[in-house]
Amino acid sequence: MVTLKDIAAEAGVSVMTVSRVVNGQFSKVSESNIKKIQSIIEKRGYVPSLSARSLSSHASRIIAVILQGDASAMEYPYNAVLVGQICYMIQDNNYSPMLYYANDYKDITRRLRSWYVEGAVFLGMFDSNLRQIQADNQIPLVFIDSYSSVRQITNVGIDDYKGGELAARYLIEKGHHRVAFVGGYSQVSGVVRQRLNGFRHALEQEGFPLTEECILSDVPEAEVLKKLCHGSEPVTAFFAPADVNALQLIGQLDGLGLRVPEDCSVIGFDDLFFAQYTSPSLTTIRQDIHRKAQIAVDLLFRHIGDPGAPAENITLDVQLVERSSVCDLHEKR
Amino acid sequence: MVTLKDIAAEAGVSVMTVSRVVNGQFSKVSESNIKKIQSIIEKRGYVPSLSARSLSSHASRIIAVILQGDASAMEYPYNAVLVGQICYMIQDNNYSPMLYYANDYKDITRRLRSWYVEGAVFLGMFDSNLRQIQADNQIPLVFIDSYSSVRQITNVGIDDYKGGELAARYLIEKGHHRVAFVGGYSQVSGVVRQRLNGFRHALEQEGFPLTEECILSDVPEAEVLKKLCHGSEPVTAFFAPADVNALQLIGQLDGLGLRVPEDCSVIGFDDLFFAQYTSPSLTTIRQDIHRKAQIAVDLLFRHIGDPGAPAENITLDVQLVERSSVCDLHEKR
DNA sequence: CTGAAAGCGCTTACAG
DNA sequence: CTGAAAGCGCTTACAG
Repeated sequence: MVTLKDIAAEAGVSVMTVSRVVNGQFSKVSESNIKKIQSIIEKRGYVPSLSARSLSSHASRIIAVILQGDASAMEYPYNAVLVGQICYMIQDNNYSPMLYYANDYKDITRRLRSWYVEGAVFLGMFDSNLRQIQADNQIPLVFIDSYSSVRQITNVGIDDYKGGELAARYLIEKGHHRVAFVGGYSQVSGVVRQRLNGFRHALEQEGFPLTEECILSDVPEAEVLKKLCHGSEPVTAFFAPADVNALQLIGQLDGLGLRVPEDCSVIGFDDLFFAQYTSPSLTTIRQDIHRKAQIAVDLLFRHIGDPGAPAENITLDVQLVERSSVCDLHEKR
Repeated sequence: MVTLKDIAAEAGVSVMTVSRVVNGQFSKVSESNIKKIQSIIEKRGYVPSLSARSLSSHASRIIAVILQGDASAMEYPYNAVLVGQICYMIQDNNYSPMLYYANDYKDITRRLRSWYVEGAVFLGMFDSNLRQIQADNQIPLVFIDSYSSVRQITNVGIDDYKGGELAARYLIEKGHHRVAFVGGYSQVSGVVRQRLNGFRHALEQEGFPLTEECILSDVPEAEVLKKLCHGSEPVTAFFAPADVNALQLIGQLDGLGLRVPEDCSVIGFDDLFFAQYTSPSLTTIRQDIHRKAQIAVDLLFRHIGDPGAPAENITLDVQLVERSSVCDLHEKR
């Protein structure tokens, strides 16, 4: 392995001079030495040891991307796109992304410390431990989709509440008065809760309050679904707070012989790439995942560059994308 | 920051004794010291510096996961699932995964060296530089889906050729005699080329050779598609060597007013999660991505544990999953 | 513009 | 079972 020392010896200078060239501090080295050293570096294929650099400077140029959950987290296209974009931009900034799956927040601290990690991006539901995570790790942290009550937090999210409202208003506009909410995690995930709140609130405002039995914590079993869609006051439309839920729901309805949107309408959330290809193509609330990633990484590097930068909580807008999974009941008559 | 030295001072022992406890070499330390040191470690929240460890032992416990392409590579669900699973299992083995996007193979060497990376998994088309990558990096390397001619290579792939054959035989069985292949990269990607070869070969065997104009390098424009599906000898079925291509193709056909499968059949490859939810649900060649990831990581750690382990090239099987995107022409009559 | 010295926090290799 | 010494490959901080 080629080291600074080797290059220094061959060039007949001290390691400090070589170190300066490697680090681009050209104003501190004579022109002739720069040339000579650069050519030796090139010739010998010198690659700086980042462990050594990290140890002596206490800066690793590593960013942790922390994903709540297990391997299945990346099968969710929303996370995949986000993580992919974030990691790419980290690399683009000449840092290295490390991917961590975490369930226990204590693991996080351990991992961040062990590598002198310089910053971290969090995806997932860390809300309840957020204050502790911040207290334990005095490095720039950026959260995505957090609804923690902690004020001093740098977060990028979307207007989930508005998304819920948009879905409700659209369904009502299309003549749906008895609707249901189908999606998990509303107890734990602030995101889902907000989408539900916005949905529920708009429905109330329009005079069609959401009853408790129409809030389903997950895509329901056939029995439950059947009862909902058939009774005397059948549900005519569903809001799924994620396109993947919408997809599963459509599959489930299909199994019961209920066609979407003829017999039953469905509206999703996210506008993942497959939404335009499903059957029927999915009417959904669109969010800009790439933009989210972009902003998260920008914020992170701003804070790395300026540790005194103020906490920022950025909320991106959402919009409804009309496709064909919602039936217009007015036209139907 | 708490160091070995701090713990040693508090325990009244040398750093070596603490180091042994931290590394679990309990047989070399007295029971009483183990207890005492462990409690101090716990109390002070000591976390070993992996940079320091890495520097002195030349082993980083980092595995690089190298993805060919740019950020969009992770939007492809196949890659997302694979990367997610691989990274998770790396972490499970007490290593840290670093994600690299690479286009130039020279970058790879640089990055691997700079962190004393202990092993790497490659996804994507590195075939033409594979020999050089192996020569430059004397650490365990596992490739996924490689079709390099290099013999000494540890690779996990699937029987792409057979997948192509299965698709061809199935289409013929359903009465499709004039079919087309629609998917990019067959010039560069061994995977796509093999799927095409298998497809083409089976068609020839059955007496329905694939003509050149029926091999499309990407989902074609409307004009081209129209001509194919209408002429005197219209194409009645398409084989897309990836579900995402199949999805796009269905969208494109839909735009031309051609319904799948009534007017035109489509068969995909991969069996990604959305395949059962598309419209129509997708008949496709299934591969086991999780298994692929599992085997890749197992092989990698076997080679890390035993540098003399022989190169292994593992080929997983594929099977056809019948859904509803292919029409049976016999029934139609 | 240049370099000698000390140190980052560990491990290796040895001696006892 | 324990520890003193040297070293991993850099950077920081200083002196000139």
